[in-house]
Formats: sequence, structure tokens, C-alpha cells
Amino acid sequence: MSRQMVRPGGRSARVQASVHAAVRELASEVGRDALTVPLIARRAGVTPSTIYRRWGDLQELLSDVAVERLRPDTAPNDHGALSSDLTAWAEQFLDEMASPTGRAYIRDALLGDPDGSNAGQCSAYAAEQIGLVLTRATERGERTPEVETVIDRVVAPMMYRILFRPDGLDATYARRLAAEVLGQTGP
Amino acid sequence: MSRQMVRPGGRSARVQASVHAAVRELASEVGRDALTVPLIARRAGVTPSTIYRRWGDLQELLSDVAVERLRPDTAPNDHGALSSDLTAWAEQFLDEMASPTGRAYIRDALLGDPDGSNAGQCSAYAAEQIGLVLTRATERGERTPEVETVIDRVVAPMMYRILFRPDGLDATYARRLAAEVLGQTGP
DNA sequence: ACCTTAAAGCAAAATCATTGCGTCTAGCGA
DNA sequence: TCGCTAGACGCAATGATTTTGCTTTAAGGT
Repeated sequence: MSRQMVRPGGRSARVQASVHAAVRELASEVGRDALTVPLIARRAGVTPSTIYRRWGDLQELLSDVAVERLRPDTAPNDHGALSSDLTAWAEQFLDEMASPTGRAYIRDALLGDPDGSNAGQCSAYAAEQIGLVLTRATERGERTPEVETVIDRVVAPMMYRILFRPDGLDATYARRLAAEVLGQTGP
Repeated sequence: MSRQMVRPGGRSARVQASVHAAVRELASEVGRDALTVPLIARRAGVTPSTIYRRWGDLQELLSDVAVERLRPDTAPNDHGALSSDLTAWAEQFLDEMASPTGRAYIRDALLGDPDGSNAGQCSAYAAEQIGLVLTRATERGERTPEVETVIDRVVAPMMYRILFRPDGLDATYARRLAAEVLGQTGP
């Protein structure tokens, strides 16, 4: 059961929104590393114990906020061909995720996440976007790989390098991965 | 500059060893989540301020210990053929890393790691082991993929799923990835 | 409209993190 | 070998955060 599953309306929802907003505001004002629970609580007009009881600790709260910000806000662009769509999506994904901000969000999402549900949500977002791209391609009559294949061959390598080898990542790498996974689809 | 770069002998080294040992002991006694700096300090016979000054905070200390424990203790077994060697290595890697303990270490290594050097070290360990396997194969006259290819096609997918989709991982998956990266080497 | 109960507020107590200062010792050059 | 010196540690005071018991509020159901 996720942290978002609170009573949908009323005070709880207001508190949640207000705390999330406080995190975002303060993160941009004083920086991600200067955040503390009492600071966030003051800005949100809430007592610290409320945050501790609802989220457990700062990491879990930041994890929640991070997942929210990692949710794609728009469907992938349609360029009329699978190869363009997938390449463009991979480039944009890498660009967003490999930035210092993006990497901080990924780490936060992974961190305060004992059961892995927040991380799973991130993966689900990516799978959803890829599913859209592939479905459109299928409707055009193109042969497409499986979503899982694209995850293994495009998303996973990018994420691995973002997390474990933050150097030397650029759009060329994203393009190459996209091209390789498609090149293998039909001989 | 890594945390291991302390004065190699004498008191500093003793403190480092004693603190690392305290972390490992307490982690298995009271559980990873119950660790605190004062607790570790008491067990190590050291004052908390020593730990704070040397490591900064609990996360960085745990990150150090995690990297140490993620270092492979032995060279990959030699089965006489690349396909067996790589499959066996991937199976063992997944088995170790996908366990709750392994995942905790990976997360710790990623976490308290502002500059990414600890995570880079983990990746380097894997690259080293794979390099050994591939070199042996080359010496036998087998055609081999590049280390980077194996990282992208075998290590990255396993790591991605360990971190983002902890369910449904088994040795079959590791074998399939190993087989696929080799199947593509020479048509 | 009342009742029930999850969630929030409040405040005290406990624990943890930070910092200044004195002491010690490993490593180095004479 | 014998001091130097600078980095590392211990100690203790201070400040901040986290935890907890109890009370109060308000959402959602009857």
C-alpha cells in the first residue's frame, strides 16, 4: 500500500499536498541537502510529528516526492516511425535522467523505499511510455520488439550507467541502444 | 579521494578496521535498520565524533562497508568454455545481488556516495570479473564480445531489475541474458 | 445529526549530530 | 635515533532532530 493511499479528500489530502509542496519549494530554495523534517514541517504549516508518523523519515518522504516528479507529464511524441519515436524517447529519457537533478530524484526514489514499490512505479512509468510507442508502431504495421526487450536493452543500460558510471553519457549512446534493439527485430 | 585512503598503518587503520567490524557485527545482530552512529561507535570502542569526522554520516559509512562486501572474493570459475563461464558467472552474480542482503548492500553503496565513486567501484568489480572470463576465452581462441557489451546486455538488465523490479528474478533470466549476448557474437 | 476512528496537534523526553579545544601518535626529516 | 608537525582522536558542551504519550480535530458512515 502506497503512501498516496490516504483518505482521498479532506484534511489528510491537504496535509499531503502541503507537505509535498513544501518539499519542492524548499528543495529549490535551500537545496536538496539542506532539507530537514522540521524545516519542511514549518513551511507546510504542520508539526514534525505528523511527518514522522505518516512517512517514517525524511528519506521516505523524499522518495514519495521523487516518484511524483519522475512521472512523465506527456505522451511520447509521434514522429511517424518506430525508429524515430524510440530514438527520440530514449534521448529524452537519458537527458532528463542523467542530469544532476534527475539522478538525485532517482536516488531518492530508490532510497527511502524498503519494499521497492516506489522504484517499481518508476519502472512502470517507463514501461508505459514504451508500450505507447510500440503500440503505435504496431498499428502502423511495423514489426516491434516486446516491451520487456526494450527495457532490457535500452532502459536498463542507460539506468545502469546513470547510477554506476555517471561519466561519458550522451545522446549518441541512447541512439545506439535504440538502433540496436530495433536492428535485431527483423533480419 | 576514497575513504580507504587513510594513513595506511597505525591508529587510523585500527580505528577504520574496528568501525567496519562493528558495523558488520551489529548489522547481523540488530539488523541493518537499527544501526546508528553512537551504537556503532560504542561497539567499536570509539567516540561518535570520530565517525562523524571521518565518514560524515551513517550513510557514507554504510556505503564504504557495502562496497567492501561487494568486492568479489574469488576469480570466476573456469569451466573450459566461454558460454559456461559467463553463464555461471551471471547466475552467481544474480544470486548474490538479488538476495535481500545483496540488495541492501547495493542500495547502501549507491546511497551515501555523493560523487559516485563507490558505485563506480562496484561496476569496476563486475567489469574486472567479466574481463577475466573474456580474456580466458580469447586465449582459448574463442570469439568474444566486448566487456562493455556484456555490461550492457547482462549486468545492466540484472541490476535494473534488482533495483527497480525485485520480483520474478531467477537463474533462468541470468542464463538467457548470457546466452543472448553470446548468440550474437558470431553468426 | 451523531458516532467512530484515523489522523493531526502539542509538548516533554530521549537520542543524535555538530563543534571547539586539548591530547596523542604516526610519519618524516635531520 | 630523536625530536617536529600535522592529522586524527577523545572529551564535553551545545544545538538539532526524532520519538512518544496524550489530547483534539474532522472525515466518513449510519
